[in-house]
Amino acid sequence: MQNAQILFPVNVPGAFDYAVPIGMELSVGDFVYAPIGKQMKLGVVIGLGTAEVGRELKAIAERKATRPLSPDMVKFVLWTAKYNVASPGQVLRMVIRSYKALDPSPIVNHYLPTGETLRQLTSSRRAVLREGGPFPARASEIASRAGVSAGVVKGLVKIGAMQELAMPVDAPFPVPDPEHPGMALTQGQEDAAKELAAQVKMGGFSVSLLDGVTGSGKTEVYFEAVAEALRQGGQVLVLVPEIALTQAGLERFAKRFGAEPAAWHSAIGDAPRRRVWREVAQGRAKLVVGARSALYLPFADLKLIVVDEEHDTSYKQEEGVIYNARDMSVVRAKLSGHAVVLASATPSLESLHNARSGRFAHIVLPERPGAAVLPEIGLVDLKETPAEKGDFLSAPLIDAIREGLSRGEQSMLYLNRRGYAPLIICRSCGEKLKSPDTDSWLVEHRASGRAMCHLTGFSMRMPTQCPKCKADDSLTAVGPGVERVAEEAARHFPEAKIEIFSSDTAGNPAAIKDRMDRMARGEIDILVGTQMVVKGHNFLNLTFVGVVDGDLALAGGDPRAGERTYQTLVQVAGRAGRAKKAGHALIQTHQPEHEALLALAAGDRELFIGVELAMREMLGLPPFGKLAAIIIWGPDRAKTEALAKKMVSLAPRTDGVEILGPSEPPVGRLRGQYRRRLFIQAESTVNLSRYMAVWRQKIRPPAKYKVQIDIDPQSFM
DNA sequence: AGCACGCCGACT
DNA sequence: GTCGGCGTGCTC
Repeated sequence: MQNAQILFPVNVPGAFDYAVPIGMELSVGDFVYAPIGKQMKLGVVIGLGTAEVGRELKAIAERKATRPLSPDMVKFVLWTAKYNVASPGQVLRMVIRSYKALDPSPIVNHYLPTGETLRQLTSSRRAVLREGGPFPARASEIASRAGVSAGVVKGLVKIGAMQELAMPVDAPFPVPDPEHPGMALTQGQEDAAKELAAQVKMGGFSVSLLDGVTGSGKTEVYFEAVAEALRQGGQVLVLVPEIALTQAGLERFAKRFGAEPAAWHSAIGDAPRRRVWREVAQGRAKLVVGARSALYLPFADLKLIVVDEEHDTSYKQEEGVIYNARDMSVVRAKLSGHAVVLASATPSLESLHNARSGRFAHIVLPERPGAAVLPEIGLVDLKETPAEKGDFLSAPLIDAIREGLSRGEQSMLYLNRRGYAPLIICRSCGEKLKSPDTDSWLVEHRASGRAMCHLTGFSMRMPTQCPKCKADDSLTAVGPGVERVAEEAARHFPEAKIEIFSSDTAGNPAAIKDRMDRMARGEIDILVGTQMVVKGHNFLNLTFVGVVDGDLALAGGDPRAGERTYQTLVQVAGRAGRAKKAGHALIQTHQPEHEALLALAAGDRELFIGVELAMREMLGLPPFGKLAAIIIWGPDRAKTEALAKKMVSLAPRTDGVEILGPSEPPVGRLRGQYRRRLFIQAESTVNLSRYMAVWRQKIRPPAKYKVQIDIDPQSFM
């Protein structure tokens, strides 16, 4: 009697055993329907066997006639679950985002002009014939293009001017052409491109770290690896940070490969989602550009994954199944035996360490083609040259902007804080305005006249009196946000065109592009922005970047703070004078002696990496040791604390594992829940996932209390 | 993820 | 006195 292990895309601890009916042929990866409880559910075969289970099993009802998941994909799902201490069903849920996508694309009528020349047509009919084609389209689509009703299209079929074709709703994606001429490469880029392409050509698992400063042509170089994989008839996945998934980004691919790639992100609509999923599963979508979740698409024949901006924190999924798409990409490539390219101007320390130790091939692109060099970076010691009282821009920053303006050049002020002021305080009673169910401060947004919580999205009209002591006009803005910095800049430079760029003001992708275009055309003199400005724009006339608060990311207990600061500042500084002139950057700081800032000012990346790696090694932090976190959530402060302490007391005793905490995270309350956090630091020889799984099983949190495990935590907020 | 079982407020 | 609210538990 044959049985099968079926994994359902639901949050249960593991797979269930079923009997395989006589005559049913099954393989690992097959989709099947099987009875579970009172319902019939779709699942995936993850194992087959003949061993007696010792109890009566229900039988599989039906094998679904659809392309099975590849056995590699099944392994990848299970591996993801095990490593991240999640249930495999929950991971499968990420793969099967839509059940309908498993069925073939529905067939509907499409319409195309026959080319028949007819006289005496109404204007509506002429419009339809003009707008129809060159490809067959749905009647409604042609009708809306022509500004008429769909009936007109069908009417034209009757008189033979249009033909009706039964076609799948999902149009196939255009096939990218690897031989489509791309941009000319410099010798250095050519060499790097050849090396990457050779890795792909050779086949088998490999990881390459493509390391090149802003403007070194990284994208063009990895395009050659993409081309090689396409030449072999395989599929390619390019992961990009969520924010980089713009029309402009997709157009770069279109330019190189003559066809726009299939795009994937979490907010994609239902119909396009099904289309991409189906075409990917059938192996017909050859080139997919997507955000992190695209890694869980069921590729039929994946040959290459590129992780662009591999250091970007948005690769970490922080909800549901907590995983890091960059790390999981390497796992997926290993399981399927293909190449991965990790690309970045500021690679993560983990990747640099892997490159240094020879686990990754390290391909360093020569600096920018042509004469341009990285901008000069200086530090402004705020202890010596503070800003005017109540202001945030010191004299050196203001002077630099003035100089730029006098030469007709652009400046950028960088501050990673949205809104007007990060804190609203009452001058008469000292009350700090907080979000109702959080400990986080409300941020004043003067442009919209509101007080907002950036964590929960809570927002209210900016009060005119203190909610506690009822004093009128006593609420004061404390600290700078981009709006306030822009206001200050406007005071200094009343004639300058100043714009704010943050997620509040950005708007939709089109509005973002518009603003970036205006910046590129020189229509903005001073751009004040949060980290949103940091992503890959080329501003020819930008020659100065002022970092308003270089200390921002240095504070707090985040062991990655130094790295983050360095990455951000390098990228921000890289905006300055990217093409023609060597621009300059100034960083305001209270800690000019901080190693990260000194290395930055010296323009010495190797020094920075060396210092930082040495510090990590000394502290046993990644990449030299392992790190995990446990977040305990609950509605009652004391009980949450008690549960956290109980977790600590239940921790399995093992050598090489140290438990830190419980501590209160920076935001102790979130969404009305109290939170406590533990950090688990382990030596590299410890199987930390298994340790965490064993530990997790020892406790059953009471109702409404949650224990969340985060392997390799990135966020310390 | 569903679906059922189970213990507390507004209805014929 | 019931109908039903959704909170918790189980599914091979």
